[in-house]
Amino acid sequence: MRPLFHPALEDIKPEAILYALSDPERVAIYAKLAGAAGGGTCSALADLGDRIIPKSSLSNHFKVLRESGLIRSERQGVEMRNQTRCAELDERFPGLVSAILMAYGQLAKEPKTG
Amino acid sequence: MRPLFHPALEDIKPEAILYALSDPERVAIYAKLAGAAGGGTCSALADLGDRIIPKSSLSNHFKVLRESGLIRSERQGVEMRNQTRCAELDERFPGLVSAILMAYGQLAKEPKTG
DNA sequence: ATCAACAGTTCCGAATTTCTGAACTACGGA
DNA sequence: TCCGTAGTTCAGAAATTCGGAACTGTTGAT
Repeated sequence: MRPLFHPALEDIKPEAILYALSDPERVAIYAKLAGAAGGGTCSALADLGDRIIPKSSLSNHFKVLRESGLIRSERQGVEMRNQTRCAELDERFPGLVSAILMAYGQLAKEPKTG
Repeated sequence: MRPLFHPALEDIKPEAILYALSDPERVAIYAKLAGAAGGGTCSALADLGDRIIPKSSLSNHFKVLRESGLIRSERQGVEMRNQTRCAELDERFPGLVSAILMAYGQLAKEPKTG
């Protein structure tokens, strides 16, 4: 297995962040991760309520999040601990990630249309 | 020609905004538009300095920006006036667009790597 | 040491999306 | 009406995404 790539803080690009968070499934994963204390594993985040994300898709979502700089993943025994890099990121792009999460959060507050 | 579609404010989705602004060419277009006073035309924004965006690609970029809710386009004689919907948008998703533009602006301030 | 179970990754083909040259539509002026 | 300009639509090649199946790496049991 290839070692996992994490960009250095200064190499993180806004387009990668926006792209990663332009997928609601990835946002759902990221938001759960941001809420979870100890760092979530892949399989713990696969269930979206209305659908269970296939393993390979899930792995790809984590890769996109990781390589965009949004999360850090490290192997811990048989599983993978994933945690957000939000403190770092907020230093580099102040307010960006939180504004995005707020925007998605906004949707949840509104009455469903459709 | 089909009439141009503009989503109502309440139908604007964060994923569409993020997706639209995850492309540096579109961000460059949007940023110029945000800076321009009277609303820019397509052809006035085609030149990116290092590359001239082909007409059809440009038209598609404007379509993505328009249908995500970022801009409003209206025909004025032979050309198209495009203007940002930033005031409206900021009401719906406070701070989102400005945080994104700030993040991209951040890059410009840093010494180029590569 | 060998085996089984499990977490996650990689591979690869199908489906979808993006890109852009060429053809087309719409408007205004002569 | 015919021409020029601004932008849209079409179509097919190229690139990307999705997800099942096979694989890798780790732990624990025998």
